[in-house]
Amino acid sequence: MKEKKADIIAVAKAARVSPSTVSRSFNHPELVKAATRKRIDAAVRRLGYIRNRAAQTIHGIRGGTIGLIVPTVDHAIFAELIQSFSERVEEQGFTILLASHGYRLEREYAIARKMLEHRVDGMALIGLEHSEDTYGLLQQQVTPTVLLWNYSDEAPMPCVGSDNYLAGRMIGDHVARLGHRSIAAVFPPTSGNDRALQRLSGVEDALAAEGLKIADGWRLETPYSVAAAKEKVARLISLPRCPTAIVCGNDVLAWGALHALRREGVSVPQDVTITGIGDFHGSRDFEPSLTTVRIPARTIGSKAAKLIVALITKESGSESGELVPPELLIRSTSGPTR
Amino acid sequence: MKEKKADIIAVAKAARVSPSTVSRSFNHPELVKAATRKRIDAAVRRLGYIRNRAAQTIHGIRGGTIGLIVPTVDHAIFAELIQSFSERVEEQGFTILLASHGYRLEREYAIARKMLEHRVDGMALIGLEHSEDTYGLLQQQVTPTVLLWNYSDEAPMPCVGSDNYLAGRMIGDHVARLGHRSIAAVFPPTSGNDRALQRLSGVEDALAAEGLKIADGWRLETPYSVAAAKEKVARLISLPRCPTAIVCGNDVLAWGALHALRREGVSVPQDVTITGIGDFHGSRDFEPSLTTVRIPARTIGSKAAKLIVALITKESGSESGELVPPELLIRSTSGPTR
DNA sequence: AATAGTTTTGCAAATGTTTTCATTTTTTGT
DNA sequence: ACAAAAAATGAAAACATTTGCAAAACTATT
Repeated sequence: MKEKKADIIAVAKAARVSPSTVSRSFNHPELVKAATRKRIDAAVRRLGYIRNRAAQTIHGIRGGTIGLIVPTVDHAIFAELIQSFSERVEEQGFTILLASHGYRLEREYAIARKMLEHRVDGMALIGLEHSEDTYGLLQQQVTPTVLLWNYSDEAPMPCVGSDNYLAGRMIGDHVARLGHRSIAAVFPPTSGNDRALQRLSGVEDALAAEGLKIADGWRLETPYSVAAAKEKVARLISLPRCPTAIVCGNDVLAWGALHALRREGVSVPQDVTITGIGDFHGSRDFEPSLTTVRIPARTIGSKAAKLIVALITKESGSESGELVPPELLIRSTSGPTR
Repeated sequence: MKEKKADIIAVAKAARVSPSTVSRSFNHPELVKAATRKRIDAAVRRLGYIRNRAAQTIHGIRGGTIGLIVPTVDHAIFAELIQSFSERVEEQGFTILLASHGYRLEREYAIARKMLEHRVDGMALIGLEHSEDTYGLLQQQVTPTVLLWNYSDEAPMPCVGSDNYLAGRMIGDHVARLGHRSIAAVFPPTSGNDRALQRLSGVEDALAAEGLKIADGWRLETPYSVAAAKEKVARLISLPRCPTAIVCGNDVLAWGALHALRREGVSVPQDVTITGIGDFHGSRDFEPSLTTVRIPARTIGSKAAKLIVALITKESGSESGELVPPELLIRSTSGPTR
């Protein structure tokens, strides 16, 4: 029972060969005779031996892990991204080392460092906004890195993502063209969150182009939660003067807004137009279905996975990242002003 | 530029001490003179040295990683669980090695093996249903393991979770007591998913206790998606004979059902009662707010985190897991039959 | 049956750290 | 200023593997 985990030497003894041969039988099976290999496999099974990756990694062999740092797992949208990224990366034999920093960029640095200590083969971060230290660290170490979710030509590292500014712009345009003049916005705090900031700027610029702006007091700030958005929007529309369109920073916020309006008996889109950004699972099937801008999370995840693996295995080509364009989806929550 | 990553020896040279001292300065700082430590730190910074955990792990030192295997990340409910688990575990200095098996139990075995190769300090799996091989593997290795999400006294390993059978039972009771006799159910496939199976059994048993059962053809099977549930439910209620209550296997499915009814102009709960299980983010704020059974994901995540860390660090006590009870939440989507 | 060629195996060094034990340096008490 | 005790450091062995090189064991060719 207590016979301290089997190592390669134990296996070698059991199979009556040298440790070198056992090692080879794992890493270069074609170099060892079939009969010997069979003997070794039997010994492995008998002893319940499991290779020690740590001991390999020491020899500069890839450990097969990729570090992924996200702000939080608990958002529809990151969940989707993480899932597709990890699926693709697993297909190629890698495993993900995951950590979340809760929108605190200093935590991100600490986590990145720790992952580097584990000698991950590659790293993936969300967004383009990171501390100087983090960038410095990643650049100094040789570890291949990709930036997910946001794309920019000027990014200091390969990135694959969408254009959040453009997404904001699209939705802003759409709302302005519909003839709305009294427009409110519900967005999360923008510090340490370049995605949100860019979306908001996009919206503002689009409105400005039509001579419009979001009135003071109509710029609501809430965390990413249905409850918070519902609450704020409910309060907003119970006021005497009230907007004809509410632009939300993402779909979750829009769902909250929709529920608020429903409760207050305001009809959408007849009385008020609501828009989201993201096109999360469920937005299409919401009743009424949500007008939003699609940021293709799954596509981003799998392209990023492909890229990081290519970077790690030093395949040439496609090393520069990729822009996955956002797409305006006009559905049933937006309409012209009466 | 190309000067091959600094190792502990390089640091030692730069700081004019022996490697032993450098190592000590990291692991037992109190044993080295403050001045020396300062010199070492400077050298570390200058060389951009990052410790190699793999080389430590070889000495039987904990690597600080915990393997977490989930069916998928991309579900409201697992996302919540993963987030709280990883938060708690990170607080204690551990990092998560995450992988998903997509409800394929053989994949799970392969992943578990790989994580063991990485010499994770502990493992966490979802649910109690795993292949013989997986159980065998985990039992044979010494690696501490916890089972998340489901609780059972007879589980072969410590588990922290809720009682999914009871959850089903609660919701079944509730619906039956309301006087419903024509009851439909929307559940995901139950193979390889003990949570779903138990919920369904709970519902069926509760109904049976009142002499009720789910009619043939009213047992809808769909994947976990709003779209799929909406589709199926829409078709169901357009039939001439139609149920007065629809019990859903989880909240996402219930949302789909709710949207379907809304589209078809059926009022909830006057015409049809809808129930979920899970109490995901957003269910309380849905309009109308969803009657469901709360499975406290965050609580489970953080209790499990505490447990696995205790197991790893061999703290005694609380080694047996914990049952986190489900809670019936009667909100606005359920009501008596007319 | 002997030689050359090929395939298979083992030896020993290397990998980047930690740790035990011994040695050197510093501090303390007189 | 000196011995004894305490603190700080270093040398070398250990950890679980991989790998370059050489030796051994087979095959094929004559």
